[in-house]
Amino acid sequence: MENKQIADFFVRIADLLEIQGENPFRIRSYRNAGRILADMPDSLDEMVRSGRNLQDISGIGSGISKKIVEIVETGRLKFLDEQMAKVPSRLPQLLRVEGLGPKKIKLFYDKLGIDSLDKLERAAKAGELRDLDGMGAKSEEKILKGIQNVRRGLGRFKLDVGLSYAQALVEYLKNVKGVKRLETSGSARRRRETVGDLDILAICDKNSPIMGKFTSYEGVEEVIASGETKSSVRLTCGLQVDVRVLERGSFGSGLQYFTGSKAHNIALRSRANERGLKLSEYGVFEISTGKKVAGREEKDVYKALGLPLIPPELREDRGEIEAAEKGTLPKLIELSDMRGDLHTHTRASDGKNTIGEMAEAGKKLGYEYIAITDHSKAVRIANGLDEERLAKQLREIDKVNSSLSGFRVLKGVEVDILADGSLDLSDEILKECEVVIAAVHSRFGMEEKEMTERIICALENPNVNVLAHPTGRLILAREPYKVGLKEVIRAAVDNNVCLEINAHPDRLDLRDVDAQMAKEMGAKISISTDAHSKVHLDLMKYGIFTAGRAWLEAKHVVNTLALSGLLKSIGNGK
DNA sequence: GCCGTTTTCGGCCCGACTGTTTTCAGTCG
Repeated sequence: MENKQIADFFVRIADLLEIQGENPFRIRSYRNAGRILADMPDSLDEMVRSGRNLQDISGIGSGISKKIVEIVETGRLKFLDEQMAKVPSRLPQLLRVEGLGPKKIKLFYDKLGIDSLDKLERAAKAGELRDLDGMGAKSEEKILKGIQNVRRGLGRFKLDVGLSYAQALVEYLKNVKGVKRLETSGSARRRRETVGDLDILAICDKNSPIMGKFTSYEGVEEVIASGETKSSVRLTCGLQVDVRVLERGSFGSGLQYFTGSKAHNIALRSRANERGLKLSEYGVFEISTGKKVAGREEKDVYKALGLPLIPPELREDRGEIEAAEKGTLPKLIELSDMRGDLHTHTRASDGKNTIGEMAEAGKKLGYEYIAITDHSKAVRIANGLDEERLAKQLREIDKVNSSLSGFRVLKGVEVDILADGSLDLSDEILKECEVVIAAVHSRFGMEEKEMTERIICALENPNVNVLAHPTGRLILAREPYKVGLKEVIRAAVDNNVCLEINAHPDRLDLRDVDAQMAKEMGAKISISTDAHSKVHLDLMKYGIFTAGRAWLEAKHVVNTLALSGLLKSIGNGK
């Protein structure tokens, strides 16, 4: 069973216990476990079967580890069944309605028998909710809006989408009178692959009209809250945006606080408490005296807790606090470390530009090289190249190179891994290439064992240098295919094949935690854009974001190397 | 339910905003 599915058992338990008004800390443990397990790169299924001690995972104790074993061995969990029997089956869905929590849901059910979204909507429309304790006409209205949003399926947005809205808003707010500083925080600042909302922080003069300007921004569909220090709106696209005004003296602690993650902050606050300190968005305070000891700059906040500044990308409570304490934080890779792009397309297959145009664009970015890697013939819809057309393409690359100085176009191809694990082009022509990228573009529905063998078979071909988008997922659109990633990584290491972090914001594949695992297993990583036009070469930054979240340094990534080092490292002629 | 170089028991992050309230509970991040 997939980790994600196992994690879901615990999220559901948390929801069910919450509605029953259980101990909130117990609920947090389950919710926490759900988060940790969903993010884990190692297969729990495998860990259980090989008898590994699950309690080694921080946040997993004896209770939950027993439950994981039960889930893996039987596919079910008695405890979850018991909880489900106590709560009407559709009640947890109501938690998705904004502004509706467990207490209200329980109240509605106890008093009015409401156990579904439809019944809730009917009751709200009929004005039956307003007579209940703590309810009124306004709460009914809010609930109706919340129901609408659930039905519209609003959820998370891809990082590039979130960042573009954030940038537009910052540009707009920058020009408001009295605004001194603006900063985007939250998951966008941590560069998560998706963002649920935007948190924009501001410093401004006392009587700046920032909040009024913000809530009247043209893209605002609905004002959810508007106060002096916090306002919250929903844009027409469905994205929620919060703006918070902070005092100059607590901007650092505010930035720290609103950047999160929640789990990182909780861990940090516990650490503060251990040291007789209290951490909030207003600063770090001595508990005994109430004296403020930090808050102006983010690095001061960490310093007050005995830590160096932790990069936002790492703030997920995945060991970064311990690493900071020991002084072993990585020096994260930066965009300026990149010397080239190893995965690009031209008009020969489904790209928009010529070899020369791609080269020129790459050179402009300060690169030393790019590899042209068009599709192979199996990808008919992309006009993939057969041996003959590829041979012609390689000669054209030679021609382009002869007209360039200080820059090199590498001869490459993105060759399809066929269903049986063989490659779509002959070894003879692959030998002519300097960068052979292998990729799966078909038969995504295979069983895991079959898919794993298929990919490993391709990695064993001595001509293959890179495995492109190793899991095939499209963020928010397509689940990854089933594959034994650990075995694939091991085969990549054994055969000196690089694993790609595909930088396209639709893919980001390998994802952060998997890339981190690959690094730890000793795999080489490449970061490339899969550009289908010259403007796509700019997407490299998203790959760098993901690499940062994977704790990667420049030395782990092959295309930070100069040309000769690169060719040697990827084992050309291995 | 998890966790522990002060603890195997007794803690567990902290504050803003809303809508309903004359002092606060619920929800959110």
